[in-house]
Amino acid sequence: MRQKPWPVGHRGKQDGKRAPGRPRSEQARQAILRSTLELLGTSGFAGMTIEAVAMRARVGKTTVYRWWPNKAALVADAFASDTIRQLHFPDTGSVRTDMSRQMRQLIKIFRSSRGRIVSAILAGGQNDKDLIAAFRARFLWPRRREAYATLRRGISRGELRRNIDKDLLLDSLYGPIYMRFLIQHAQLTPRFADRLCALVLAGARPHSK
Amino acid sequence: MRQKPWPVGHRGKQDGKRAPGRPRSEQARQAILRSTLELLGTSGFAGMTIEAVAMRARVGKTTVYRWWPNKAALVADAFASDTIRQLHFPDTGSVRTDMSRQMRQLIKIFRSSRGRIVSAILAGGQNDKDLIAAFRARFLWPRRREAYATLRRGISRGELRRNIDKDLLLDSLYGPIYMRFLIQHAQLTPRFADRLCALVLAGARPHSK
DNA sequence: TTAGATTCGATACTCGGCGTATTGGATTCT
DNA sequence: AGAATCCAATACGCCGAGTATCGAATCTAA
Repeated sequence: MRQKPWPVGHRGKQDGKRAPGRPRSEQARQAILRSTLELLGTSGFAGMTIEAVAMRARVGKTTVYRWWPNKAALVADAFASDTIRQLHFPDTGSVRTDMSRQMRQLIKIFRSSRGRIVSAILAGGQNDKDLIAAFRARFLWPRRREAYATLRRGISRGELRRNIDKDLLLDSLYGPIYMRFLIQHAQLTPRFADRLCALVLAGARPHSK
Repeated sequence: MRQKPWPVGHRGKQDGKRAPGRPRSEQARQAILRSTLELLGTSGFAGMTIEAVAMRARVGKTTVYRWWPNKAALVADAFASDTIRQLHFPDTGSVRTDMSRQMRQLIKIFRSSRGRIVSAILAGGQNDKDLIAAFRARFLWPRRREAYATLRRGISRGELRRNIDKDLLLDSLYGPIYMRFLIQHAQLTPRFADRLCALVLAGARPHSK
């Protein structure tokens, strides 16, 4: 997000020219991002320290601060670099099945070590607008765009009302998952995804006068 | 939560006896809790400092640490002492109206300065089990118990299925509010409460074969 | 080969907040 | 009076954020 611009001259490989000077170490960059994710998973946003990241990446603390202005920017970039490749929406011919399966995948991630990273970002984001904005841009919106398509298919098949508010519907499906994830007042299980899906989609059918 | 035990001898007013020594200053205690809430509202959990709390309460830093072992315990106690007196459930004869009105009240609080306190606690709670447990015990469960009664009335009136899972239903109603509150990806308006209520409760009616 | 530009890791530094220790004085008991 | 406990003030050690500086390494251009 707030990462410093790539140094002048390092214009990527499509341009043969390069500026003078020692080039940025790609190895160091990747090691820093990897260490950030690891420490974020074990210590959370508040517990993670830049010094520990540098130590684990076998890199000078200076090198971290040369490229990222502060902890939040580093975390946002690390999270973005880890773009979770799973979490795609299937197309089974049934909205209920499509959504339910994807929600099960999300719950699985929330319950894994990656969940710790997400909770660290959401927590840190309450005190850092850039961080929560990075979460939305890199995680929420890309998946939501896919979800819109899934819902549109459901509408065209007559499984959902034509005039349904897609954002309202998606918040109703995912909000409860985020709530249980963050407040931890009840179990977050695959079965919960199914029952949640059944309840909410029942209210979104056509002719449900 | 993890507050130190009240000093031996300060047994409350039901017992006339008191231990020797200067009694704890009730005025200082209240000033500390009040300052904590104020600073929490303006600076968040991470930005709030104990020194600032002591300064604003015109109290020595030592006095804070004498009674609360750390920042999280202080914040949890301050939040508990502020038990929000509004947020009761009406009884209008319609589940939809009862829930919608209460959800509007919650949204109003989330959008006020108190919302900042709640988000600070939920954020800090991701790194502190005691803090999130305090939130559940002092805020979530008391209101949820009232909500159960509201739902039971709806069941007996035939507005809801007899076998409805109350926790699932309540999470479906409140989860989206918490999600929008924390992720801030969409407006959190009273109108949202109404439409959310309509969608979810439609899926909870009887005979919705 | 040399000069200039830039990155690297290492180290030392300042700053601020957390939490502890100490001290002198105030308050309330026996 | 004397003991016990609280109070505010102050000083302190510790740790991590972020800055400054250094010599060595790596690249381009001439």
